[in-house]
Amino acid sequence: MKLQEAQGQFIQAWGSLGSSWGISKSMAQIHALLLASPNGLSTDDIMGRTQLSRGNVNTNVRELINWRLVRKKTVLGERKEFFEAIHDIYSMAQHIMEERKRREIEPVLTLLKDLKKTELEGKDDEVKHFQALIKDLEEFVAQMENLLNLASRINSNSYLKKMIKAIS
Amino acid sequence: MKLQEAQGQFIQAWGSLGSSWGISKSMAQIHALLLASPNGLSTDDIMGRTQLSRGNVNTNVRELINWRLVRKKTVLGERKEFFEAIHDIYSMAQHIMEERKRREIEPVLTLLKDLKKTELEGKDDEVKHFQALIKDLEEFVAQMENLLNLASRINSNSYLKKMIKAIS
DNA sequence: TTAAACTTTCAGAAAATATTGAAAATATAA
DNA sequence: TTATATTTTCAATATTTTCTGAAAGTTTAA
Repeated sequence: MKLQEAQGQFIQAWGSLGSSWGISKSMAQIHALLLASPNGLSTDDIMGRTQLSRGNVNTNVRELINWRLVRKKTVLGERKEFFEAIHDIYSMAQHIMEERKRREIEPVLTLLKDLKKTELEGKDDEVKHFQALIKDLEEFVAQMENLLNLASRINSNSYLKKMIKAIS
Repeated sequence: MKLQEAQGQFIQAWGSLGSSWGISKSMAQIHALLLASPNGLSTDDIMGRTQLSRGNVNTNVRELINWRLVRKKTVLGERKEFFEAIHDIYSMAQHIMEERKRREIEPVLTLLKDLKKTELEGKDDEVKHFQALIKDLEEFVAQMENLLNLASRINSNSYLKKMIKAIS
């Protein structure tokens, strides 16, 4: 199989995965292409390989930069900008988690904190149940944060890696 | 604040959270309502509280049952069906993870495995880079699976809970 | 300066996705 | 049975999201 064909399959698969996790297909495809490319690509390179419009590529590359998954790269003697993915999978995952936490989890957490402070009028058992739910959710998020901190250290620590495997 | 109002805020917030993670807003809202309800609700109850159509509620409740986040419940002397959420947050999270893994991660993993087996034609360094990417992604997924196994045991094991916190 | 190369923006088009609601199917009580 | 209650289905519609492409903006080389 030609490398390009294999890369194409990967790009498509990564695109659908993105879609079903609320990330635009184009963004995920561009990310996949850059992950698969050792040397950074220009906007036109990306347009060529993904068949996406210039506007789409421009917008989504900048979004990938916001997410810290991609960096601009200047090449000596070239006027164009080139883009290169962060190739370390653990850093990549960490940036995705952080960004999603910031954008999507934090607002809910804020609401939960507010609701916890509020005096609620209603049937006693229903109020109790709702307050327990809020407490459980907050605890759960806190626990997941601990776990994510752990995850981000795993890569650089093979002792931790083995320990996780042992107790799993 | 009235309990109903607080629940309403929670339902809305849970709905947007779902949306941005690729879960239909209706499904997430219904789930939120059921989480907040100690005793199981009928289709009409859910329609009333969420302002969604009968068809929508029916489809999404059944989808929630597929995801094992909700159970049917029959009430003595009632002809209607009632629906109750699984209220244990850790079980809930585990079911969500498992389902998403099965639906969305597995297909990508299958592709990665296939690509790993395939002989690739192309520039040597580009082929090497791509193969390294595939290997890294597979390892990463395996590691995350270990971590999820761990997560699902945390709830029932406060020793683990403390240990995670200690090393985080 | 000027011109060419390159990047950004954004209104409108297209595509993807979710939702409605009424009819059909099914289940239950009388 | 038959009537009534309840659930399910799905074509049509609405909504949300994404994408395009051309024009405007910016940068750089000469």
